[in-house]
Amino acid sequence: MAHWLFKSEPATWSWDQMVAAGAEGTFWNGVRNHLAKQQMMAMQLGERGFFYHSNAEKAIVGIVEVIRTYHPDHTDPTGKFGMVDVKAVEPLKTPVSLARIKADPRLSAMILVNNSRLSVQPVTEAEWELILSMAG
DNA sequence: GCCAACGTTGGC
DNA sequence: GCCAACGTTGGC
Repeated sequence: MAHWLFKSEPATWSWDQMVAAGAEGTFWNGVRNHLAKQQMMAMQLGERGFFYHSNAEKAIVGIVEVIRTYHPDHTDPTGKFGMVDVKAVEPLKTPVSLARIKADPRLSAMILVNNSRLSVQPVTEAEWELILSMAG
């Protein structure tokens, strides 16, 4: 099973809103980047990803699960982009900040560190396990 | 099809 | 609020 990272500005869509959406989850719309689109197209039902707050907070705060695979994004007027649906699984006991990720040489290859602008990213198994352990 | 100009994102 | 990085647009 592959792992992922979803980035969101808390002002636009926060972890609290994600939790409030419950088991129904929500669609992850608004992605307008082909690389991010490719990640979403590769996602399988039941795969999990980190939920990252960008800007003010800059930390991984929770875990989400893919509950619907790639389908068209109705908010995209060009029809070129799609989205997946995700639901909140659980918060991290301790959010893992970007500063901690950057400070760990084992995480230096993370896309979050090297291409901070990509909004949907793959996460390797090793990175996934390491961040989970950092979160307690 | 190339590349310069521009807009957007996101860390600091 | 600034600026670097990156993607996209549009002229040629």
